[in-house]
Amino acid sequence: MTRKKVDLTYITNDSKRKTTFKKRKIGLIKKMNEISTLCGIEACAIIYNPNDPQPEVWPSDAGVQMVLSRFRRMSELKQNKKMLNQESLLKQIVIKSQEQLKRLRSENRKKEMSHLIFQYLTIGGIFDNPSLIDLNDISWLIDHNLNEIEKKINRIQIQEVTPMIENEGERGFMHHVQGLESDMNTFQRQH
Amino acid sequence: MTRKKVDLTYITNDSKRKTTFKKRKIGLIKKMNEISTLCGIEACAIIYNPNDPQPEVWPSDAGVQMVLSRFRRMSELKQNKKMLNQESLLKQIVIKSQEQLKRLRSENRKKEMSHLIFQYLTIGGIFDNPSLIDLNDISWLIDHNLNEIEKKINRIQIQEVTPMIENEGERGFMHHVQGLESDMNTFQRQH
DNA sequence: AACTATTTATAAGA
DNA sequence: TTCTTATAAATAGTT
Repeated sequence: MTRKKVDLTYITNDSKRKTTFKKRKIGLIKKMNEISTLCGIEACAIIYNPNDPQPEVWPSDAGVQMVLSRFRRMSELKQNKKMLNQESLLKQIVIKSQEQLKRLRSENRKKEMSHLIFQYLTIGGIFDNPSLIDLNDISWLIDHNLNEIEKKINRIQIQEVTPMIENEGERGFMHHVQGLESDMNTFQRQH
Repeated sequence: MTRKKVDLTYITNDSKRKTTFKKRKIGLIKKMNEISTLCGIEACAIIYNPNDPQPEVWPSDAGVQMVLSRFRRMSELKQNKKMLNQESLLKQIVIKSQEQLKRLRSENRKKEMSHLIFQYLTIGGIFDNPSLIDLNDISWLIDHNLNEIEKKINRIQIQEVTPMIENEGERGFMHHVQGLESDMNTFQRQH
């Protein structure tokens, strides 16, 4: 029979503590049930037993998961004002990576074509996988290169008008290639 | 004064339900405190109030987070036998994406070089960003291409030994290029 | 918010 | 362990 008010300190006696735990756990879960029934609210409890890695969970595992996800969502909302939690951070990384991948794939496609054309025109490389390329793409590439050439020519023509140019050799293509060679030399010097 | 045993059904009267909730919530949290003090255990409770998006949480937010992380970890362990949870799935996607990125970057580098050399050798393209390339890489690329050529030559030499070849034209480079042209035609027909 | 009659929970004993 | 029971604790209804 309960003689004295409970002394609210850790019960050192093992068996006493164990029985108290058992009883109070039942009471607690009962109370949980009651409050959520009477008041129509969501609640959950997780009670660890040091002798059991599996915690006591109320209502069901699924029910706890539901409340938890709600709690986490709200918790995240609070946190997100300051920093991204790991999960959304990971999501961001995934999205960025995938965007980057997309960009690289597109770049790769163009370079693949240049590569193939280069092989074809210079050392007679092999069109091993023609399925990779599309004539429209090749057309685009050629147009693009023509555009680049046009731009370069324009630049050269502008240079011709300016007075401070040292090397005033022939005009057009060979002049252009010479310019490139000097670029190449600069590049080698840099390394 | 308590007259009758509580009827364990939802309290429809709003103010009654509200006061009952208030009282019982205090009782519940008190009991929580007691069991964890007396028995030295970890426990947590989350109680939602429909009138407040912020749930009542015990012990502290941080305490709940700790118990939750423990619960989640265990829960995940259980789930992971069947399937990966979202977080580890995301991690996997990140790792895969990054590996793929690495591969694409390396490919891109090679193709970049081919592209630049192609421009240089054929239409006098522009070495706009020499910083992107490295002479060692160019050396590697040339070696690689020479290797490809060698392989092709070997293949052609083997073909010459077999009797069923239709086009027995000149040997060496031009023959090789002709073969490529017919490849190209095949490719165009496919589109 | 405070009170209190009564129910409910539970510590200790059987 | 489970059951019992005296008493502490919680709380429904009231003020």
